[in-house]
Amino acid sequence: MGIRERKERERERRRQQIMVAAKRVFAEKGFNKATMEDIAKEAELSPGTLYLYFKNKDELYASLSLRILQYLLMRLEHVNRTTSEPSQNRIQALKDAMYDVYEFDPLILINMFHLQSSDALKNLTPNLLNEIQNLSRSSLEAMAKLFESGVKEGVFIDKRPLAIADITWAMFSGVVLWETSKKLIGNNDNDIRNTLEMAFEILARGITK
Amino acid sequence: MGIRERKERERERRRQQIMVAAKRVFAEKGFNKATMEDIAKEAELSPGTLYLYFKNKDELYASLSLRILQYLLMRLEHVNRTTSEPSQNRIQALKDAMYDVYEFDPLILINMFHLQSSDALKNLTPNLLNEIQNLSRSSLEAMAKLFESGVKEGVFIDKRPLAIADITWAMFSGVVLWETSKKLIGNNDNDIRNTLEMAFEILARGITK
Amino acid sequence: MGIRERKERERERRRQQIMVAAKRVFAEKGFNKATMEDIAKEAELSPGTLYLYFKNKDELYASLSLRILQYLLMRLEHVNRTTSEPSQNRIQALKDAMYDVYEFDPLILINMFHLQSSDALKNLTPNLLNEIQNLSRSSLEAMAKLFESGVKEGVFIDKRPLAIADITWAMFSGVVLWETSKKLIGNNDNDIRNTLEMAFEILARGITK
Amino acid sequence: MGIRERKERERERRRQQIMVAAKRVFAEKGFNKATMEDIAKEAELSPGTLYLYFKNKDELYASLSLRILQYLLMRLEHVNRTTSEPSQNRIQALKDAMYDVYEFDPLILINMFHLQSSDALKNLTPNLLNEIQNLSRSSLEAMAKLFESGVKEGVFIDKRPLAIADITWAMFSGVVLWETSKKLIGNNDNDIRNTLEMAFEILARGITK
DNA sequence: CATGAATGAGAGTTCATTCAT
DNA sequence: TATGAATGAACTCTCATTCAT
Repeated sequence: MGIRERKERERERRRQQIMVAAKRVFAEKGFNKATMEDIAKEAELSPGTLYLYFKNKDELYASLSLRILQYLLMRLEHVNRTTSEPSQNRIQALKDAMYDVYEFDPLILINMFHLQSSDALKNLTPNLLNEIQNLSRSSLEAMAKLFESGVKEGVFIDKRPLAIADITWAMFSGVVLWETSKKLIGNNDNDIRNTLEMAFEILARGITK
Repeated sequence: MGIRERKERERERRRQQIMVAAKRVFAEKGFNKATMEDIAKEAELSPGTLYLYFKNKDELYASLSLRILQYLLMRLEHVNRTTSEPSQNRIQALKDAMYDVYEFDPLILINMFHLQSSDALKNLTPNLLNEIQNLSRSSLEAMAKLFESGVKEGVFIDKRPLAIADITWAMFSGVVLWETSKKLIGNNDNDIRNTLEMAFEILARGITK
Repeated sequence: MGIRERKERERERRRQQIMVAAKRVFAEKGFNKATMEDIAKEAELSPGTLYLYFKNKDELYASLSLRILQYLLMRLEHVNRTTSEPSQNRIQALKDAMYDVYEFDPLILINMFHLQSSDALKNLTPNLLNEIQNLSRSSLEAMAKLFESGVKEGVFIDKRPLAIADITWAMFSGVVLWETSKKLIGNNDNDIRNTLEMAFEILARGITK
Repeated sequence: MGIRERKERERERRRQQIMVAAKRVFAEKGFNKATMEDIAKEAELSPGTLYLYFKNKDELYASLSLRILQYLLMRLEHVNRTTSEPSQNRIQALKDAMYDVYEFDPLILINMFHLQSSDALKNLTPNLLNEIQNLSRSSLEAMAKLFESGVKEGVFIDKRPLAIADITWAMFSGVVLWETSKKLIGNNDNDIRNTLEMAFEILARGITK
């Protein structure tokens, strides 16, 4: 009934509230130095409450990734549905999608890249880990689909679309991390937008026959 | 006198001994879960001794990066000295160099990518931070140099060589991290060697007119 | 509401409970050898809990002084209010007050004398340091007030009352420390009560014309 | 033979060198925060060497007191030998002696007052503890002797000279500690010289019939 | 569902002391 | 005698997590 749904909705809203707070705190202090109490304060809740919505700190951390992965997948599927040939257009659309994902929440995106191959990954609920894996795979597949027709038609080089997707994703994450790193260190003369633009230009040329 | 040099050498050896142990422990447990006592045990030393050679845990962690950055720079300069035109050859040599760096010590390399844009970066001795920055910059410049003549001669697309270097470096780190991540998660059907090969192929095509 | 007041009261009670435990442990082992864990055990709490009520060990230590300084000030003000001329009576009353302070808690009193001119003083919250300074000053001033009329009337020697107060306080702390020291060393034939009595007798004679 | 004496002299010189360094470091950092390595550096020796001359940190600390106690005793005996009646003169001479002791080395003197009734006292070699006790007792007795004739002749009040000595010593230490404390806290408007002068004036009046 | 005081294991780090050279 | 690298026990303090209210 409606009452249950309302409860559900409220519960989800609370979760979001906590995740928003967590994101801010993680971004400001980094994962290790951020304490659950910090997050609780930021969310204007008590530490204990956090544990009603997230099993532990690692899960809270990982949950942040989930949201952006969902957004990524949605965005890629949208590109798949709406963008048609020629394949060059699709690469343009892909680039825009990736940049949208970056802009959707840079902090969370970087969090997610950090999560990959980190300690936290091992301590997750199998459930949560599965969700992340599935979303990742689906996203990669959606990306691969974008390259597929181009490969078939001989417009793109003759490689497995999924492999091209891997490289695209790697390049994207590499650019985001490296530019962020440069910003942190101080060489902030260059911005992500431009570098990403150029990276995709090279990618497009590189996979086009 | 010889006595002083010997001491110096022994001190350096100890440092290496600790770093080797640290690398193993960090790799096994991750930075946070690895304790100084773990590392001390692995190095067959007492916890206190570690602090005679490294100011604190962060510095020890960061020092690991230093070694591989030095190797990277050395390798790139070697390529610059020995590899001549045509420019395509240089990209091949660059690829080999990068893969060498990866193989030199995959764990440390990944550590280093993690260090970039992480908490630890802020707690370093200015001294150490400087060294890291300088090595990074020098490496990027060395890489840029490899592209320079190709750009001048019109073999490569008309972009700033340093920007191309940035993208190359981003792609490299992206591929290493993403493939490692896939391995961790379980989709270990693909290996880094191949992905890197393909990434460089695309890069080469992408920057060649 | 009452609920908040009750919380406040309970919090205060906890603080007291910790301070009582700390006093015992400090007295038994001395400041340095006493560990926070010792104190926690004595208070039947966990070490972490101590830090919910006191910022650190130094603050806990200093807080002990606060209580006795408050008692001292209260006692001196009471003397000021209730004891009238002749001035000799006031010295008697002062002596009784000081001895009361000593008996109120000898261990804490000695702690306090040790705190003065010790390392700990520099690490305190400005807040706490201020409170200590203010209480000290107020106490000295209250003491000075006791001598004031006597000086004005020419019964006492013509010195600044605050200077007389300083000497009185110095004499008091000197006697307490020195007698304690003798007790520790083993010459415990003499007791503080008698020495203090005699010291005040000499003081009274000394400042009376 | 002379050779042995020379060795002895050299050994003593080394001890002094260490004690001078220790005094400085203790004064600057306080007993707890001063490390043996600090002291070793100040003395331009290695930490290990310190242990060839002092059993441990506590003994080194306590040894500082020994020197000033020796000076005190010497100074008091000199007063006894050279200063004759009337008894008022003797008090003047005593005051000068005490102030000399203070000026001989304020830092060490304060160290010594702190040592009294502190943790360190319990961890000393019986030997060293004995020396300290003996010197203290002798000094008190020498002081008592100064009052003795005055008491006998009826110039001074009818109290045990040793008790008067106790009070004098207590007053002296109290003034030094309290004025130092005020200096540390910041109310350094008053200096020790004046306060001591006044304290002795009151004492003299107080014990004179 | 929410609280937040309490927990307590465990971390990083220090430093008095030792001992092979 | 002097060294100083190494020790390792012990410290203070933190913080993810729990649970009585």
